[in-house]
Amino acid sequence: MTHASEMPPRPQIRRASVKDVAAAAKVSLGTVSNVLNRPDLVAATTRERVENAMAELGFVRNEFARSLRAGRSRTLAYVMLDAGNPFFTDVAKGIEQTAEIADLSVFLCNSDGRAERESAHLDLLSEQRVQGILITPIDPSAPRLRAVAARGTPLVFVDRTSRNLDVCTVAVDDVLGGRLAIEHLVDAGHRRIALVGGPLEIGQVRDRFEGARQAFIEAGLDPAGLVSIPTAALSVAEGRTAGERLTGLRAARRPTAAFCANDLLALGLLQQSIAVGRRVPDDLAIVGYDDIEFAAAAAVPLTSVRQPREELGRRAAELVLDESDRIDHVHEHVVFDPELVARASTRSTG
Amino acid sequence: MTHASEMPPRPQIRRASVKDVAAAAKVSLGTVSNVLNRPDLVAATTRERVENAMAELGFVRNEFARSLRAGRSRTLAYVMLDAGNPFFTDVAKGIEQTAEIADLSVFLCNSDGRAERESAHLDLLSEQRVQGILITPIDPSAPRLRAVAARGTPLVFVDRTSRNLDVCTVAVDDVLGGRLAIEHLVDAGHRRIALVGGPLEIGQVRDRFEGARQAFIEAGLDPAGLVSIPTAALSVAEGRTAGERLTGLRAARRPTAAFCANDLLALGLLQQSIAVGRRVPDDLAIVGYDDIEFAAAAAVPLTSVRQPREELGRRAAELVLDESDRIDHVHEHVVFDPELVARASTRSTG
DNA sequence: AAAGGTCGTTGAAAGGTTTCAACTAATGTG
DNA sequence: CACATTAGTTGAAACCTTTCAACGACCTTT
Repeated sequence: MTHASEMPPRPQIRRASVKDVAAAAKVSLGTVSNVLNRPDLVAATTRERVENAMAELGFVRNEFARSLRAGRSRTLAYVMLDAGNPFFTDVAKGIEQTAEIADLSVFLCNSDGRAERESAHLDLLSEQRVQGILITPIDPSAPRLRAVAARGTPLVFVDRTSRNLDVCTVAVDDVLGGRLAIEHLVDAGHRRIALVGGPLEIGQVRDRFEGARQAFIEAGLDPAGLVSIPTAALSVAEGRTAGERLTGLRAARRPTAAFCANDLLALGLLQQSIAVGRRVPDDLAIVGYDDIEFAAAAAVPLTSVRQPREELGRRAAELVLDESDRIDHVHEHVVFDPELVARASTRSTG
Repeated sequence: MTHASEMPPRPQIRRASVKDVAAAAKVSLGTVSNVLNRPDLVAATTRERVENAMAELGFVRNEFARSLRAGRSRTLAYVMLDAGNPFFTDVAKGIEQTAEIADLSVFLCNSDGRAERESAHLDLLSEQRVQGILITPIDPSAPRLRAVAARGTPLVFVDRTSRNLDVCTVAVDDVLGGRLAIEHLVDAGHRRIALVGGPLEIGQVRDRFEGARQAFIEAGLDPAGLVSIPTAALSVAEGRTAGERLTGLRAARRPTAAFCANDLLALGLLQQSIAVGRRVPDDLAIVGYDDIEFAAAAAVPLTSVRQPREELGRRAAELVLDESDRIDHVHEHVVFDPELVARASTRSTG
């Protein structure tokens, strides 16, 4: 199963420094530094001599010394809530776009929903003197987060808001998203709609369902028509479980449509529905949330509420840069509008 | 859409250093350092005084100075091929597990399939003096990669092998994976099987199809029964396109089963098949590859060849640590065995 | 020929941490 | 009481880069 090669062990050589390069090229330290940072100040022949020496010695600039001198690093960090959820990787993509323009690199961290991991990452990132931290926090009100901001690292909350005015936030209007979903279903004639999602401690879930309720009432319908199907998590497996609960309801009380708090739930519900022979959307219309790539690719393409994921990341990165660069930075709370993408899972005919 | 708070701008204070802490606690630099690194050497009362001073000043250890002194950092890096593919995020999870035990942090980078981004990341990581780089390279034979290894940074290839003996590699036996898929389909009675995937420049695709061919021939069948359906990429969209090509074939020549080079293709093919009313698996059995989470959650749960994704990451991280720690490190080429997971997409009855 | 510019190069200082040999004070031993 | 030991603490050096005032050499101008 494994096969060892016959290569000799890697020798533990000390890496060449500017000093070594200077000696080899017979110039001063300052000149080597100039070749690296302001090549136009250096005479062509000298520059060439230095560059040859660098190539010869395999010189690699030491970013620690550089950043130590500069007092800050050239990196941003994004602490993701769940690296396995396509939503967050798309947000990360947006962050990387902005960072690339500003010539910064992005340190991606995964808290994986565990508070102690989040905390460990924050400690480390503070010590690394990153230029700014973007985070989708587990709990936006945790004092831990305020502490980071207070100790001087620019911080931006992504996809979670907070009463806490000490930080910038970038989010999407979840109440509006819920309204869009329900208006769409009500327009299609649905009068009994399941709200699938949980736990309600999650701000997003609460807001989306709140919007749903508002829209339902404003349409002049009795809120009793909304059936809550709580779930323990926002996962595919929980979506299937929710489907089984729906199946268990008497036909007369069974909702004709479901609004799921995210696409993973919706995909699970869809799968379970097809498995028991329910037709989608004729027997059950389904609306998801996030519009991840797999939503469009589902067996029945999923209607979903799209969030501007990459834009969210881009804007968040811009804010963190503003905070780190401008002395007169003022915290902002950006809210984007979501958008409904109608697909087959709510249309009786393609 | 945005709302500015009335907070005063963040004052640009210089962060406290050990020197400031030493002054505040009326001890020497060395003592402060001892409190941080060897607290048992310090008298309890002194330690307390120093710790209070640190809390008071909001002292945060400067990782640059620390790493500069130490000559290396306390981080690993994983350069992912595609952060949007669940396969790679699972590998990353495995890497993080090992890193956590070794008390290192992991720098996740996304090359996104673009060579210039991969190259930029490698430059930066070398400059950061990361303790080791794990990478799923775009092209394992690129000289760029040998250069990194030659300049002294431990390097491990993940999920790609290479004749290049200068680096450790961790991979899964793709030929065996292909054999498993085809043996499963042949056992179920299939005699005309489509091989869906491409481009063939990708080593994995070639190996998987090579294994498929071997197994087919060893079963005593005519290789003409294998129908190649090349694709331009390993994506859901390409899977749908492949499905359309299948639909175009005359019934007599149409394969009764398809082996897809990865799950994204399989999901696309599945979706298209259902859309045109083909029953899966009765009219078309489908086998995917990777066994990503969405495979089990598909409308018809997908039979797939599972790779030990997290294990892959864990083993790779162990190898890179060995290379960075042990002077007598010897490069290894680890190959894992894949495993077939049979689900409804190849079983005529649940 | 002196004065003023330009161009290229230099050397020292700074940045924050860790390490380590050397030191002091206090305690124990004979 | 002198000496050895131990426990705590100290201060300087080292890690590598960047910056910047200063310098030398050469050229142009008056």
